Amino acid sequence: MRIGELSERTGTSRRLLRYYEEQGLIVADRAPNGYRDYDESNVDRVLQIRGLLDAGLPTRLIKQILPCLNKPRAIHFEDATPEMLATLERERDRMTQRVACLTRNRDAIAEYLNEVRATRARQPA
DNA sequence: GTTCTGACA
DNA sequence: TGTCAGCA
Repeated sequence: MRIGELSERTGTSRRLLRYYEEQGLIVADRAPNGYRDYDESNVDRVLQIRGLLDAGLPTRLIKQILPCLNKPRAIHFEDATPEMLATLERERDRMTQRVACLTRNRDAIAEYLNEVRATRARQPA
């Protein structure tokens, strides 16, 4: 598929897809006319990338761990350098903090919503 | 009409 | 990231 279709199917702008490729996050074949040619696997891959990006991971790191997160893990044990493991541990902790923060905010909003509804139930407009 | 690269904000 | 230019 061409970039337009991948863009629609992943909800990612064409600009960003080209950027991801530039950063080595995804690979694309080239059609005779120079157009990028993507295969199905890229749909999932892009979605995976977006998820990690949303989680706050830098593209730099995503490039390193993407292959470890997908295919059979055991095969990538050699890639697990002490530095990378340390980096991943830091990222894991950051994610934990974000989860806690999101949970607090979600609960605060939920509580507000409940109070508003309860009040309206007692005092109908 | 769609995509490409490079560049600027 | 969006957008614009100038091509193919």
